[in-house]
Amino acid sequence: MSHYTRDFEGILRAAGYRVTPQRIQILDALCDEGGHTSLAAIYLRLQRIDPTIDKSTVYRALKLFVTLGLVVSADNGDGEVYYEIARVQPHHHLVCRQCGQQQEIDHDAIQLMAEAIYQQYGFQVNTDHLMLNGICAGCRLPHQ
Amino acid sequence: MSHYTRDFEGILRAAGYRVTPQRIQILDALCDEGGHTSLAAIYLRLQRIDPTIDKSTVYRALKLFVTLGLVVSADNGDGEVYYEIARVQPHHHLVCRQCGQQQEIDHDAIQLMAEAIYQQYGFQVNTDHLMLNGICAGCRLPHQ
DNA sequence: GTGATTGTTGCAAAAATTGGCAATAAGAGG
DNA sequence: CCTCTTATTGCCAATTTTTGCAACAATCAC
Ligand SMILES: [Mn+2]
Ligand SMILES: [Mn+2]
Ligand SMILES: [Zn+2]
Ligand SMILES: [Zn+2]
Repeated sequence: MSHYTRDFEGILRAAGYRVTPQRIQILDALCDEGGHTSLAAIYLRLQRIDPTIDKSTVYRALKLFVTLGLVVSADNGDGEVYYEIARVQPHHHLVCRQCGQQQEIDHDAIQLMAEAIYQQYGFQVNTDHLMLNGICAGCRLPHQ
Repeated sequence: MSHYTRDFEGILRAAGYRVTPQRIQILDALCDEGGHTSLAAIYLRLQRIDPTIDKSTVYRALKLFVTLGLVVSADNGDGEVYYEIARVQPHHHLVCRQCGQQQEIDHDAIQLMAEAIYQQYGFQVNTDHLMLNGICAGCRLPHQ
């Protein structure tokens, strides 16, 4: 509860939702883990703190947080969905089709695309957390 | 089997997979539906043609097709995953956060981004089927 | 603080998705 | 056409995710 970068409780209340210990603990878990965290990992961690918390509560909380924009989700393609506290400045990822390596990129990198789409379609792209597939520099060049 | 734009059977065989009536029927269903089609819709359709086909077969076939690039998948955010025959020229979608409307855009629209990322990171973006969130023209301007 | 209101939780059941496995059948070779 | 190999299927069970609902508790008004 000390490491929040935003007023999560205020956002929840402003949207008509209640601040419960379960939700706080889930946000705490996400903050502590830092990077991409699976639901299973969050649940496992909560088990130690409070074994009465139910898995369905975690499912529901994560879904709510994503809807409210407090959390972003990611689907690597490896079947598991990951969650992460939404930063003030969004970021995205490059995922190599060959080696699977992931690389984080800044939101700026997609601004050109957003502008081009706005010009052409009048649509204001405002994407949270893209996973862009492709071939990384290492895999593109044959290792000689 | 007549409306295929690509030699699906050849691609399957070349990759060491077999061409089975189940896989053919699933591809047929995707071709006929045309747009984004859910697994449930495909399964329902197959039921009428051949009630012995199992749902797990559909799951496995769709996963395989996506891996081979014959089919692209999409996650609107509404919880259901959609599938669609991969076209020769990829396309993407703009999804309005407000009204939920979807708009198709051409692959060209993201080429600028791909180039920028290549310049900056050496990563060759080669994305199939993006779902870009944002605000559509209709929702951005107050309806007067 | 007390009580009323109503969003939230844990539980259990339902539904969706995945995985193991023996029977089947596609594809290759003769 | 027949035989062999082995990928694939349907079936079933395991696992994961969603949903309905009564008990609970966060919030608000007083
Ligand atoms: Mn991320
Ligand atoms: Mn599409
Ligand atoms: Zn790579
Ligand atoms: Zn809209």
